[in-house]
Amino acid sequence: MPMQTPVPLSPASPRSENTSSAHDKVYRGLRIRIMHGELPPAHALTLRGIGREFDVSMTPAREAVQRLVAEGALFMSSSGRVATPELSNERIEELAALRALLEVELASRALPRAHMALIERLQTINGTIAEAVAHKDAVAYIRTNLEFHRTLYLRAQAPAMLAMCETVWLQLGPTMRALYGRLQRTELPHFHRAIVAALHAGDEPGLRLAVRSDVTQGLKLLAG
Amino acid sequence: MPMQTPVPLSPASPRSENTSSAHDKVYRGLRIRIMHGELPPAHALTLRGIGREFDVSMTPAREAVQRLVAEGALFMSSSGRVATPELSNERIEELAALRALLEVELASRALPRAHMALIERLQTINGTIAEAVAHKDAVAYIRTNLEFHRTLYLRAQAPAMLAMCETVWLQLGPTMRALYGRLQRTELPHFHRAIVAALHAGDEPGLRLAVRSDVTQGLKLLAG
DNA sequence: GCAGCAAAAACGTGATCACAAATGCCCATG
DNA sequence: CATGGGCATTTGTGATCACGTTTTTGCTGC
Repeated sequence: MPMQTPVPLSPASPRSENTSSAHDKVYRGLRIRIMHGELPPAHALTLRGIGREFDVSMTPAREAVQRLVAEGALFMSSSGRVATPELSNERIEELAALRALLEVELASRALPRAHMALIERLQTINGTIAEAVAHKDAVAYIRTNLEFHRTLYLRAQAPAMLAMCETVWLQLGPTMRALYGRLQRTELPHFHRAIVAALHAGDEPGLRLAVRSDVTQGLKLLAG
Repeated sequence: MPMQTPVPLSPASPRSENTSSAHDKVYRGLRIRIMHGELPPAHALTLRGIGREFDVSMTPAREAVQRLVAEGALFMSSSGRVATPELSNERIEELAALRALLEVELASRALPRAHMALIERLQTINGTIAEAVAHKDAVAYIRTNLEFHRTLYLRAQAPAMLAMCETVWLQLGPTMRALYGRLQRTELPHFHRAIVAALHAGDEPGLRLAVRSDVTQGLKLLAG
């Protein structure tokens, strides 16, 4: 049965709603998994495996992987194999410095725009983080922690800066998972309370210090 | 003539030396063209056109484009069409702030490692920039200007930071071309002399100010 | 029991094709 | 002469395939 046509298995997929393209679905799925620490460092991935998992062919999987490699979320060996990165200590320190640089600036820009509703929302997220800590759920901890930061930085009205920031988070995703595993019992993030307090007081130097401390805190002891 | 095999037109391409993959060749070629301002803003590209130009099929062209879109070097419309970005004034200001943030830090880190040979090399590059200005060669000007900055920042030993910096340059490439066209007669970059002087004197505050000024200078009047 | 080599399975790469949507063009109509 | 609708062309998307390379497996010999 020499079928000549490439047998369009799902041509009638109606692209029903705002469902974007297949490679975007794969990209977003992998990106969230990596950023939230669902994958350990040096975890290998294959194009065919990704395609099977997301029920697409190799082509969209390849595009998604290529994009993630470009963002530093995945590392590609010389033979083309891809895996989550296993960062050196120097790299971790550099990315932590980058986080400090970007996030201090973002927080500083968000400060004049921060009103009560935002602060209350941040406190709610802090509560959710405490729950994740209590349940020893690393992924939930990382996810809500990033949500805390992103909620604040969204007020900065600086999309390019926030995008760069998220790229750094993405690169640190697997490492943060390993970090959480190393110190399994974490205290609830008390620097987050300092951030909220500084926002409330309109204290910019205090905010900058609190953000810098929160960002540097965890990564320090991993690299040390 | 129902040829079943996809007729491997160039299967004997011996991947002769360290010639990397085809999509990497396309990626690097497009990246340099964009970063150096060879393409104006809102310049449309097609996958088949890229493939024709680089003598590859659509597949590597697509991967390269996807990567450049991920880095912000190209913009993809909802219909999948790609073009160089046409940045809004807010975006330009934000990217300029990002340049200032990153490059001041990189220069500061490079300062203690800067020795005489580096300073001499920077002065040589400055001479080449003056030539480009004299010849009214926008592409050469942008290229050598970026070479000046990269040469300095390489001493910072911070690859992740430098990579982010180059991503910003990439996003600004077409815009910088338009900027150069707008002010066709540019004075030679006197902030570069201030950078070299501060490096020579070991003056860190002066270096930070000079870099910030140099980076902000041109982009200010474009956005204003 | 272990080291090493060969066979085999799996992988990435790049090319081609079918299809749907979007773009552009041209002519007919007001 | 301007404008709108319909057709042809172009474009991106995703699937499949062949091929060379890499990785893993399994077996043999020491």
